[in-house]
Amino acid sequence: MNMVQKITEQIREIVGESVKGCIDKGILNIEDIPEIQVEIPREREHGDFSTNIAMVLAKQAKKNPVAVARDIVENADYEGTYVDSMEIAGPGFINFRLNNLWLYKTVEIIHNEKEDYGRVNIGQGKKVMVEFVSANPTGPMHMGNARGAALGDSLAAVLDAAGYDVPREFYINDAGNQVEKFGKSLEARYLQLFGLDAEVPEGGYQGEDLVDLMKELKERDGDKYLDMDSEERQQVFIRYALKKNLDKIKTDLADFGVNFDVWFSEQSLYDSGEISDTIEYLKEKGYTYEQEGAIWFKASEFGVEKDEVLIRSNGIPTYFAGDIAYHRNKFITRGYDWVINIWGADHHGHVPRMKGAVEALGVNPDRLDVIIMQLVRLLREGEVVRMSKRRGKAITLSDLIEEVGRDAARFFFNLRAADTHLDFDLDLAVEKSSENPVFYVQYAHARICSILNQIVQEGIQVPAIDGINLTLLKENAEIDLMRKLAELPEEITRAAMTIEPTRITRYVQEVAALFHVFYNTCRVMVEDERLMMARIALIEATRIVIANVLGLLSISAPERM
RNA sequence: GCGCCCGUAGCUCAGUUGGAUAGAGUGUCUGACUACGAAUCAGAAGGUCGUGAGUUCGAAUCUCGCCGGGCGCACCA
Repeated sequence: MNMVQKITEQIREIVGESVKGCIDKGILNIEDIPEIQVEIPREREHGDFSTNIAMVLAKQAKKNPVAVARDIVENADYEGTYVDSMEIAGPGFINFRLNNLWLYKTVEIIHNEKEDYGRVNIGQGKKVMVEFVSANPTGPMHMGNARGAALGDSLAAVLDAAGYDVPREFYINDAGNQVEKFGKSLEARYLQLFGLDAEVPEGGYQGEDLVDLMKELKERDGDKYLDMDSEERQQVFIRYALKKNLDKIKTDLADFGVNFDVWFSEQSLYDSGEISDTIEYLKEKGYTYEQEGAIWFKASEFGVEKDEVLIRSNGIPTYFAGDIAYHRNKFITRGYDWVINIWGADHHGHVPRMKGAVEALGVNPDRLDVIIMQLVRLLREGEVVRMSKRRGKAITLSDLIEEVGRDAARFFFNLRAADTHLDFDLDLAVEKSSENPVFYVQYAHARICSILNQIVQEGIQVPAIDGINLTLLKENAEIDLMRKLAELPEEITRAAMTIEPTRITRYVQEVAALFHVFYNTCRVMVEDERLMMARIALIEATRIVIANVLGLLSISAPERM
């Protein structure tokens, strides 16, 4: 159950009935009542909840907002609800003051729901796929992939908590042009190991990791590929290296707390014939044409600036063709209602044509959301570190985990919305100082555990929640904390609806802050045993909330630090 | 040139879809441990919300112009 939601509905009911009453009595002249917006004001003096409905209705009613608010308040009946009083403030806000019962009820709910507290069911089991990372298996993952991994995984967790059925999917780009270049680069490195004259081709992969891969292969198989046909040899190298890299990607992501349900191979779309089927489908629909030996998709018929090539004049399909087939597979073959992709900002130009293609497949493009993630800029000693995979020498995800740890890295990436340009200061992140906000939150959790441990140590018996008198919690610090705890289900709802998981990171920081304030003003282990029990119940509820949110972010909630 | 993203305190960023006196963290300064963890708390200082207009009861938020930064605009992925 969700107390904020419940009270919001109660207030809508109270206000709605009052407005209807006013209309019937001829006090207000209103045709249709718009949706009544209820919010929790920032300032405490503005009550527990408020609505701006009077200001919204003022124009229609041809009255000034304060007068409308007065009519609504005078005709409102809130007997038997959580509302204690209503007052008019500022330019026409109606503020509601509530009986604290809703807060005590919240603590009780948290105790009863435990790790499920915060879960809501706006998704109603609807299937939504989140595709993210999808790093090229031609090398190690960079910071952009790391950010995508942290954001995508948290988004999936938030959607899951919001009642959606959410598989996580990784698209493996194991086909096409770049893989071919990868093969040529590997071949050159292999030949070099035997002192033969070979060079990594123009635009190939220069990274040292390719040398290491070929060294391993040489150790295993020796010179057996020297006499092999070049084409065949490259295929062997590609298979070997892709497997190695992909295994590394899998273990790195697992170390990062990210586990995919499906690893979807681009190559499989060729093997199954889905790419040719998809192109055939588009042809039949008349969405293609041939020009200069290439097959083009009429993207311009779907509001895109220009048309796009599907099959090059050399007969090889483009990446885009593969991506269309992939999305056809997602929406039609597998029947997803909703698909979310997380892409780097350097792919944003791809969004309109992808949506256009989806529409061409007969699928409403609104069912596809693409989150464009701004690129990560690495700073070291105040200098920007360039990260080109081609030239090698980039900070990889495994470097990052090793240096700053999973918790700090995941928290850091989830601190900023996807559309902000993120500066990742390595010196600061490496430093395990109190400046890192993840410690602030974890410390709150550890502090609570420490108190709870002490309670156990001293053999203090704590009754079940319904045996505790929560109404003794009256201090401002206690009230503020409970109000914040009550907001978790709403916070998850909002994070899911706006597909912005970073909201919950900020939320959990606020919870931690309010707990620290509480800790400094109220003692838990006090003489008055009834009060002590109430406070134990409150900190346990706080601990549950912090642990639940950190769980969504795959960050540990330590009992001591 | 065209398109997308961003511009809020010295720095890093929030700002509940148009609401009340624009908020945190960090940094600077001043205080609080002989009771549950000082990785904490309390207080002070810090603002032309890039800029100019427009929309209205009301704009950091919406519209348009301009300035600055990032990223795209391939028969690459």
